[in-house]
Amino acid sequence: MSADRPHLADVNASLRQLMQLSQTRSKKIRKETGITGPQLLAMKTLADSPNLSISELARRIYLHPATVVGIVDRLEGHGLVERTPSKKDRRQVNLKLTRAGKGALRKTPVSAQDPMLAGLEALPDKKLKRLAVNLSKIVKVLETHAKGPAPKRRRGRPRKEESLPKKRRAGKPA
Amino acid sequence: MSADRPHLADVNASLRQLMQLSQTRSKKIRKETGITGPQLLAMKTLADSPNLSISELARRIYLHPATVVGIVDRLEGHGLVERTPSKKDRRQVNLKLTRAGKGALRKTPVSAQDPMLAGLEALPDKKLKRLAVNLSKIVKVLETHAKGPAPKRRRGRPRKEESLPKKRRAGKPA
DNA sequence: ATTTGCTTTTTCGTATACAAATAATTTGTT
DNA sequence: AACAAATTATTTGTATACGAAAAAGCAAAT
Repeated sequence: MSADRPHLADVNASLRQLMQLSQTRSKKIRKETGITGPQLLAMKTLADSPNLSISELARRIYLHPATVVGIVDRLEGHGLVERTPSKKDRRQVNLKLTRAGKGALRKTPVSAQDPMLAGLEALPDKKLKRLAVNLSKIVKVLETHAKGPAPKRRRGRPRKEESLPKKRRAGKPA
Repeated sequence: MSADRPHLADVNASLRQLMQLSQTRSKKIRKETGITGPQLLAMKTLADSPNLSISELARRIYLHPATVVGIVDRLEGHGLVERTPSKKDRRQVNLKLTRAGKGALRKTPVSAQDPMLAGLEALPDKKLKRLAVNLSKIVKVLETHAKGPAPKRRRGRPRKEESLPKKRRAGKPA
């Protein structure tokens, strides 16, 4: 195959496996707790910082807002998270854990609190720290070369277009 | 929250960023070449080893056969890959790159040959090697704990598993 | 030969994940 | 105030990704 550099393939395989493991782990958690990895992460973040908006939550868990909408939809469907319209900005919604959500989070085994963390808890602190440092280095390298995600260029020029009277805005009846 | 260990959160954030970067990278490749990361990986594998079956291809790229079916469907839809029924076993199909597929693969810039590799090519060999070693260590740790970290012995009858209540929301009716 | 059991591909359902488009609102400019 | 630009949440469309089960074929046992 590629007459690439010697270790490029190794790195790539490792990264692939890493992601594969995360996927598998997520499925397992779902079977055990009924909640998926990303959902759990969202709940944990909301437990730490209530009343986040969709965008802010998305930023904190490194996901696209559109993805977070789906995750929150499902969590809300299960009665674990609640949307409330924001008073300050009527475009925004405030996300909060419901009582059931907090309870579910409390009941979740620590080993399942995050997709990849189960295997790491057994590590001694020294190794863990080294791992954290190494990983963040890797990420930094890849990030710089991937043209940082910061310059979020908005180009949504409002357009005049008739469409279906479909609207679901912040104020939810439910 | 994961305030129990100091570096656990860092590691987790890095891993998440890693996966998010891969996703972003894949999308960018798609915009440039019209082919996504997984599709590219499948094509590369078929270029190396023609006439693979779905299962075998799935094994080689660490994916579920059901996932590979979709990937091959799309590649075939673009005329890049061809399914031919196997003579030996009429259940199987043989996968091959078409002429167009080979051409497309040849035209793909090396820097896009894999989702995460673009940023790594600029690294000197020493760093790259260290990175490879570190990564494979990480993977190994996570892998072991993902395989059988729970020596929980269960006595008695296996429980019938129960899925949780699902709620419908506006979806697309195909 | 029929049954039983396994493998292989496919289909279905669910859940990420992102880009682009849209709707509603807020902010800034004139 | 009126108009333009930027923001926010959502919808739509496409592509992974997996598990479960259907559909078809193969192989060994009875």
